Amino acid sequence: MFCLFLHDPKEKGMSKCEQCIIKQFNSLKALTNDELVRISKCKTSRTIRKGEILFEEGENINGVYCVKDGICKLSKLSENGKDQIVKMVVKGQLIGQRSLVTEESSNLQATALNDMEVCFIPKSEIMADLQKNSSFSFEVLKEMAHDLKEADDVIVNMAQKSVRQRLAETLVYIHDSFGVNPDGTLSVILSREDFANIVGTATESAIRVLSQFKKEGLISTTGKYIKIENLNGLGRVE
Amino acid sequence: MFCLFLHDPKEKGMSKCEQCIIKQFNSLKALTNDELVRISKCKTSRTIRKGEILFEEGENINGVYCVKDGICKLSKLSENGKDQIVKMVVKGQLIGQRSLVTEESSNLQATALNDMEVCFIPKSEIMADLQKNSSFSFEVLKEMAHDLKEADDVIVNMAQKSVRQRLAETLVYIHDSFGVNPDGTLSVILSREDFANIVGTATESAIRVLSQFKKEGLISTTGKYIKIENLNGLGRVE
DNA sequence: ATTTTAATATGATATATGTCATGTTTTGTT
DNA sequence: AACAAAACATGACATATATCATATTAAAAT
Repeated sequence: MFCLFLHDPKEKGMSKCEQCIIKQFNSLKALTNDELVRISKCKTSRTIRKGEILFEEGENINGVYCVKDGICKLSKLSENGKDQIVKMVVKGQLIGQRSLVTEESSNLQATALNDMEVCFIPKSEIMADLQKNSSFSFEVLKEMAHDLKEADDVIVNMAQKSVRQRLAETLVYIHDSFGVNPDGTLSVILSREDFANIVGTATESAIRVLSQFKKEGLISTTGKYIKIENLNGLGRVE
Repeated sequence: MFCLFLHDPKEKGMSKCEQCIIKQFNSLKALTNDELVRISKCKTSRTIRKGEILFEEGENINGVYCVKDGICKLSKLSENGKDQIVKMVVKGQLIGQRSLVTEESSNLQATALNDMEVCFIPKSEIMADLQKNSSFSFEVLKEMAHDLKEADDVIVNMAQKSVRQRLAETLVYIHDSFGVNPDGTLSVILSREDFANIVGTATESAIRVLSQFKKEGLISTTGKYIKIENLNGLGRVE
């Protein structure tokens, strides 16, 4: 497929995919060098500020995003007006594979939780690889299978556990999956509203439960910075 | 890969994959005739009685099941001892693709909701096709992408909607996806406990809400048979 | 620096849902 | 047919969580 995008080598972040370290963390690693060179010529880089929307629910994203830096949330608007956060995506991960495969518009909205650097690979360019390069499509398949398992787990938690348990598990999940800053605080910074939208509860409830955790010595907080003081304790929350 | 399974042509249900109509409804339709002939020689047929377990959570299923007849539920045991139903699988669908891809044991349990006829295709036989035949793997990818979208929707519903709404939507979903008997009753017969385990509520609550729906004229019931009397009304339940 | 706005916090109360108890009906078994 | 065992149904009550109100604090804007 012929590349329609002009690329200015001076454009910020216009580095080469084949030399990019980020791809090691996602299914793009399964592409051949030739494929990467071709994609590199076509991709565009983009900076998204904290709070900005990468794409909206129902939008045709027409490609995949590779997150070079930063974190974003994938959420879906419920009929009651609340945004349910379904997944968080960090540096190294891809966004938009599902829509690529199904040829549908996105079922989720992506919003930056802090400043992000992303590369956009147009569908026209990567679709052929997905259909020809079977080790690439197998990698995508593996990631999707992993996401599906995680989604199943979330369903069970939503259905069977209390807000307190879900929030405790969310904190542990963020700790284990996204790590901590040098001072021990969680590296992913979320508002109380975000926590509520992950757990599926009212913002006031999320605030209350976090205050309880603080009183119980399970966590400590300094503004939005949260430090887990008792990881095992959080895991045992009933 | 050499087939280790003996096959007795007299064995019940030992029909040929390449002639089987069922495959049209799932990703096996993307296999070539040669591939189907090879798989057919290796597959085994099995009858599962209502209530029997096809495989358990944590079990290595080592292959995929193709549902020739009947319906089963895929569920996951929560720590509180309740079984959360994550998905229902009917005639024509495959079970076990996810575990095939990830090489993990199953994260779900499969239990027959009525008598079933299934074919089992061993992993050793189909794995190579998944890696070589890209149109097959693309079909599996599409199914997985679809499941993932549905799972996202379930998460949002679980998090943001009332038991009443979730149960109403479940009834509509079963109606639309699995159809009705000649007399208009839902073709999928579930116990009140199953409904509770789909919706993620107590069995008593599911019973109560169904009774309410009945009083409100949204449904009518004769034992386990449920007939939707007002489909639009169910959709408008608050 | 000051003002405005948004985020966090907490109390009071309403409501949905869970739990326990108990009775009835249906289904399966001898 | 008689019995046992599930499944279904419904009441009474407990509890978790939502909602509304109102401070307080932190962040952004001028």
